[in-house]
Amino acid sequence: MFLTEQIKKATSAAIIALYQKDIPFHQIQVNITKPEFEGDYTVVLFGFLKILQKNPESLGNELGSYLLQENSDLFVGFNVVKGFLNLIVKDTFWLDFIDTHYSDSHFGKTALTGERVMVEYSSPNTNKPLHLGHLRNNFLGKSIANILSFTGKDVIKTCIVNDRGIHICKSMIAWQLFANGATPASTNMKGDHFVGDYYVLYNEEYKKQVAQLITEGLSTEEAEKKAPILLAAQQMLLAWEKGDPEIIRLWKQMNEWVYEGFEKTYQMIGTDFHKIYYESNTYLLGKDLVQKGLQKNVFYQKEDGSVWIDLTADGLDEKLVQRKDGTSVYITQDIGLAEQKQAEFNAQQSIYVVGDEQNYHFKVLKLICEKLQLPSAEGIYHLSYGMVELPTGKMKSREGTVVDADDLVAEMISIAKQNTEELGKVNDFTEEERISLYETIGLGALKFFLLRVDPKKKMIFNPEESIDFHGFTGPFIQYTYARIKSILRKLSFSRTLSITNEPLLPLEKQLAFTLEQYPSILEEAATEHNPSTLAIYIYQLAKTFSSFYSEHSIANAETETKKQLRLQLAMLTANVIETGMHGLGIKVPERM
RNA sequence: GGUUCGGUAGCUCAGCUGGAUAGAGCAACUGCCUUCUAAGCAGUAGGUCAUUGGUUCGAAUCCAAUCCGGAUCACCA
Repeated sequence: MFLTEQIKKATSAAIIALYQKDIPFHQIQVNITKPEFEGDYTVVLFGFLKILQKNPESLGNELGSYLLQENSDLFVGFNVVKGFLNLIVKDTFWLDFIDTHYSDSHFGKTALTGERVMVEYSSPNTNKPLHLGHLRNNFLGKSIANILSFTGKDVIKTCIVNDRGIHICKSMIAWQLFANGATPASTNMKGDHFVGDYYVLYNEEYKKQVAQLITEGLSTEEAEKKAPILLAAQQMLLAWEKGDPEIIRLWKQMNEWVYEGFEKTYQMIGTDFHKIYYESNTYLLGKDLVQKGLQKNVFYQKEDGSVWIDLTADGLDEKLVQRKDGTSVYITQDIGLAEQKQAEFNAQQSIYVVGDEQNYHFKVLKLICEKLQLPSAEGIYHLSYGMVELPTGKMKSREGTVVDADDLVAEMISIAKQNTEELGKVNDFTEEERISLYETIGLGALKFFLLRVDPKKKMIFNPEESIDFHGFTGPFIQYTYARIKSILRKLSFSRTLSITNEPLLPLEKQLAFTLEQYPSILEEAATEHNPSTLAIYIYQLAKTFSSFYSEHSIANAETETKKQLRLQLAMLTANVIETGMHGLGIKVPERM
């Protein structure tokens, strides 16, 4: 049990014993004591004053005395300031805590609960390469999957590849028109970039044709509908749906190119899945559910044959679920896929890592699943994240104003290389070790940069200012880890002395205090689906260790016992940094 | 227009289930490498928590209104 929970429990018991009143657990507020006061944790008393008919001063003193008496193993003292009861935790509590966990590589993690969770993330389109926004998605998805597995969930990572539709046909038609048979191999390009270039070409040509049509007298609206290249792309989509062998062949070929490119990127950034779904296989799903919905009167049919659901009573709109030609739309496909995934994996929770532009979509998705009484409905959770924007505004693939994922990753690694070389601390590394280190640091900086921000908030990335390697960053934490590992390499450790009677210095205590919070932070990050909670915590821990490190020597500690205590603190800190960073999908180096 | 998310230091962000004098990092300025890695540590400076009103012992946090910005309300996905 976490310390704050213990304190709440003890407080609740004390109030029952002293005043015969049962205060609900969640109403007991326990905060970290502000540094300007003496104490570790603070019970806020204001809330109880009326119920208990006490003034803050006497309540605080009575409660404090009782807690001290009944929990003599936990508290060593207290003081009351206004309505705040500041409790001082015994050094032996912290020492016991360190002694129990210092070599426990599973510290903070929960044993398997038997609960299964699906995380769907990444989910790219196959007509263009990945950009910075996709990186945020990939890092968030991977991280939340890791964090959930730390808290005992059986996590299944999935991905739905958006491999069909008009946008793919746009790249295809442009390739037919302009490529002269060029391939990624013939142009020495990464496949996803190769295909993405034709998507851009399509849009350039489309714009030209629209402009031409307008000079010929068409209205903008008409011109945008009648541009020949658009008509050709639409023809192609129809041909694709009919299974035209020539078109299918081209489609497969271009997708192959893209997958080869994605594979490289995924490998580099550490994205992986248990199961990949392809929309070309799933886009017909959900049709039977439309029938089911009609039978249940959840849906209704209009005269033209299209099928709708009326969500106005739920504060939303009417929503189409099947076109008049009988084909299913996005939402219907998603419902069908949700059912298929449910049948396949039977998970209690299904998390969709998708941008906040689709908040409405997922609200509707969950609502429809509920109305259809599908078993998947309850577990649907949309992990919604904000867009990554440039100082100039939104990124747009079509207009080429995107920060390309591969370019950015390469740049980060190159900066890591430059910084590392300037410092010259790893000159004895082999070439292979160096490359691996640069990747660890460069990706660490990038991932931490994207994960330290609350997912639901949009964030701004300025390409003019490179991502920092100092301060509240991944490399700082990695560096702290490397310093600890360096100490542990030099100093042999054997647990020969008992540390449990050693008085703690303020920074030692602060470190133990921070470490003790790790399990509850993991749990919070998991339940809130928020990796930034973990990122902020690891940074605080690393910062606390750095202060401790510069203030107190481990090798030249005042006594042997002190040395051992500090070694144990260092070991536990390294362990928490390592697993915590792993929770963010970030590696830590032994040296840097 | 409806719905929804946001507005905190020059910049990027914490803090938001109400609690003590609102915190970090970057940028600026001062110190600290003969001692476990200075990608570090210690310090200075920087705030009308968008605005107004309300709720109360207490509001950055809750409520209402207003202003500003984003997203969304497709027979696209």
